[in-house]
Amino acid sequence: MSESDILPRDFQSLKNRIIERGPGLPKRLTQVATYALEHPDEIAFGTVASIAVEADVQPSTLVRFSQAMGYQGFSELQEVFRSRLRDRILNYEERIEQLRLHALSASKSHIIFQGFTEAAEKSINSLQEKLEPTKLDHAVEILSKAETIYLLGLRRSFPITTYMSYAFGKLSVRNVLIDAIGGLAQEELGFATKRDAVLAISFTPYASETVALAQAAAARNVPIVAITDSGFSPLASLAETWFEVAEANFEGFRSMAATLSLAMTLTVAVAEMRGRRP
Amino acid sequence: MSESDILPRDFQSLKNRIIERGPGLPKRLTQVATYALEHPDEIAFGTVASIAVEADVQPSTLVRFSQAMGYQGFSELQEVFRSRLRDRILNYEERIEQLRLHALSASKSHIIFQGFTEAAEKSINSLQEKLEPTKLDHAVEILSKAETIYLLGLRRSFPITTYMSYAFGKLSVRNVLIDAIGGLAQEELGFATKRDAVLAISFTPYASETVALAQAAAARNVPIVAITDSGFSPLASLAETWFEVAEANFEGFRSMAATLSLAMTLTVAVAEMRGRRP
DNA sequence: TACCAAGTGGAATAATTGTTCTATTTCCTT
DNA sequence: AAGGAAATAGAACAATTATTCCACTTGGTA
Repeated sequence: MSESDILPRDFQSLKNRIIERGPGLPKRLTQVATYALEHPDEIAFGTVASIAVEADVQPSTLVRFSQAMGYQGFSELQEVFRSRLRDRILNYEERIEQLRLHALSASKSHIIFQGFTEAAEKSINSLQEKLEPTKLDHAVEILSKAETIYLLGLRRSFPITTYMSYAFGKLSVRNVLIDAIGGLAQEELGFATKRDAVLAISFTPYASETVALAQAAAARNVPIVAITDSGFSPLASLAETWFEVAEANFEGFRSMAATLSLAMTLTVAVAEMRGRRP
Repeated sequence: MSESDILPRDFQSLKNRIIERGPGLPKRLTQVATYALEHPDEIAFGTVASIAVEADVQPSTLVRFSQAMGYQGFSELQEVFRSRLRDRILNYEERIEQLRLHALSASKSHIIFQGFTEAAEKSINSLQEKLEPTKLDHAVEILSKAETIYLLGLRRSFPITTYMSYAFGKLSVRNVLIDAIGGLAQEELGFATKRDAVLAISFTPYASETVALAQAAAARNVPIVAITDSGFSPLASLAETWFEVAEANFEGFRSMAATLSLAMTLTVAVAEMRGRRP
């Protein structure tokens, strides 16, 4: 009782109340509850009449619903839906513009910094939307079953494999970092068998050595998990499963934030699956 | 003319039109223009009467203003202000909640992924707020003047210096990556003089070798720029200028997104300052 | 089956809405 | 300083608003 007699003034608590009381409500009011949660913008901007049509109820039902939630009428409830929009943070374009305004007084190097952080955020967001959980699970499964994980990524991708090798080491997951030191890349990968696995990372222009090494491994039936930037990548066809990571760039320098997040995920997920976390 | 006869349907172009036509407008209409740009939320939610009071004009002035912008009446203009709010992305709390909802049905590995991307975004945002442009300029200046840039970062920081070495190479900036291969770290840094510079990166627990090498370089008056995580870091006192980067972590694994963004910034900014971009 | 309370639909209502219109004021040109 | 066009204020307007009310339907109990 302590909470239910306080009128929700912010959207979050109103939402909770709707979810809480909704199921016990009469048919038409439940209908409104569902509609309200699914189309909060309509409630915020619409009129009783327009919303009634959209939700397929009578205008009076909206008022009764509002009263069931504790408000005096629809307008009072609508105000809460509007406050939700008022509190919202800036959208992407507006944020960029605000950065630009700052940039007017800022230095050249600060503009570069903004460019890189912007690219990083974009890349991460895009991967968040695109990454398929099932693919992730599949990749983790392949890598978890491997006796030794071979980390293959040269040039631009080398920092990523370097990090993974460091983290795998910390987590006691046996791995070999192909660093191509002394030109011995082929020898480093030479011991890989089908009981192992290769994690191959490469982006356009695909380093020829990475592709050649991955092909050699694939020819010997070593399972390959790849991180690359498109289905046209030579790695995609070689891999058992592969991730498409589209990194945004600033002045031609691609971010690595998304790839790195994915790499960290694979590392920790594999370690967890093996149940060998220190 | 080609643009001015198209009715702005999104907020951005309407804003541009207001800015463009505003100054040439009559007194009361300019007053409305100013108010509209400063209180877009009021225009979106208010009524002609309420806005008129707030902006201290007559209701009819609002209609005349809308017509001056090319619309038939106030309602049409208001719709554009409303679309701005409709398009807004979720605020932080809502995003987290949506992630949580996904997480319910998602796999363990997907939860890890969400944790890492969240940590990356947090880290980047925090650095965006804290980074001082003057410090950035100072660091870029030091590194730009160096004949050779020595990149010092081992263990967890090694991926960062590896990336910088790769990028500097692409940009024709002379650099030496201290990779401590064959235990020759000291020898790699041995040639550094005060005409060069060291970029040292280390986080708790500060790798003892990194600290020792930085100290040795400082003793020989080699200028040091450091990236570390607090003023208590042994690198902070050695450095000519240093950056505090607080990386968020997920299950104890710190993100590297912010450090990487800063590293990319330094790399490109130094190359730009030298005017040697390819 | 009959009953009654709860729920619903839809018309009626008073208030408020955006817009239009006109008398008045303002500001520039001659 | 006088004239006239542009701009403004404010009242008047029809349309739309949220709300209320009441007759009707529904669904479960006696």
